[in-house]
Amino acid sequence: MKASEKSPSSRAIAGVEGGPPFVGALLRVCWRRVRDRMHEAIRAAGFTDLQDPHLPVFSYPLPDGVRPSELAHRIGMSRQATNYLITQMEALGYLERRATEGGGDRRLVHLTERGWQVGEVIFACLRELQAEWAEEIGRERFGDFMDVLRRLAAEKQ
Amino acid sequence: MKASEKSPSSRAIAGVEGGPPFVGALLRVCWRRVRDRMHEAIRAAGFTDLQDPHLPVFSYPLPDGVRPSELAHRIGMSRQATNYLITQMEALGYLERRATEGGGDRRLVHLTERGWQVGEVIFACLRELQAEWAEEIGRERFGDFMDVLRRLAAEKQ
DNA sequence: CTTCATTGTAAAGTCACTTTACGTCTTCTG
DNA sequence: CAGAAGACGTAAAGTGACTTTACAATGAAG
Repeated sequence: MKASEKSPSSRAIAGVEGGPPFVGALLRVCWRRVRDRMHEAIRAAGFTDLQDPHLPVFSYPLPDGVRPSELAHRIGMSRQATNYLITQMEALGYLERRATEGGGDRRLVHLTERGWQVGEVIFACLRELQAEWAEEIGRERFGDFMDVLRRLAAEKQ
Repeated sequence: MKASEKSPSSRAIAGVEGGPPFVGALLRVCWRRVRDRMHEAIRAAGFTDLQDPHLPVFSYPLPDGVRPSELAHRIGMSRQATNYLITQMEALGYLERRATEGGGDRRLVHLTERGWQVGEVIFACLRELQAEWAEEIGRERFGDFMDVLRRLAAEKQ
């Protein structure tokens, strides 16, 4: 290595309150941990055909009797992309589109029995994870952590 | 709404400690907020050609003088996908591959001046956001929040 | 009824990423 | 030192989630 070689990060980044790792990275890592856990639970329960993009569909509240556009809005995707998802998950047997009696061709999305089962696996998994974390961090402290999280998530704009 | 209409979720999900929204959803929302903020800052600073997939490259510590495979490992992608990213960002002028004298064809990834500028914009943005949050939540409480986050992120396995 | 926005969905295009492949370099072993 | 084995860099083709474009059908407003 020649003398002209600089240290890997030759430019310092101005000190950040609390320093790295930053909130962003920490949030991302934690969220990943949760997601991996959910994946694992789903796979362990035998629903091996569910892929990553399908998961948001099982966000609370579960999509039973909602219009495709409503579902699209909930999971923050375009109607088209959502329709793509729905078609796929209908083929896999997790969802179905059923017409409402008076509704012309307006069809609502419903969970099948299989879909409900996945929902239950996911929520059981989350319940367990939260209990574990509460245990590890301390019930009260974890409760406060959740409160802060809720507040930061709710913040308007 | 007709009388035949059921409530959207006809099947109840067993109560979860603290109830919904769950940790996963909260973490995701908060993380998104951070990411959107970073995007905004980057765009405002005029780096409008940077897209979503490019951002992880600017994680701390900034990739200056690292091997492609090292970078791949850091951002959790395959060597090939990372190489795809590097090629793109090199074309955009944020990175460059430079040979080390003795290293044969082993070339290291370096930030260009433009790349360093983005890094600074991002870290300034994060510093500002953390300060805002600390202000809003309360310095001490936010500090504890960060501690919990760090612990949950660090948890082995 | 006519007009206009909204909705559902289909079809084609895009692009991030994977899989496959291969040549080069490093390191281990005899 | 030679040869084998593994890691590394990168290119090329394939995959699939999503976007864009398009359009027919519905419902609402005038």
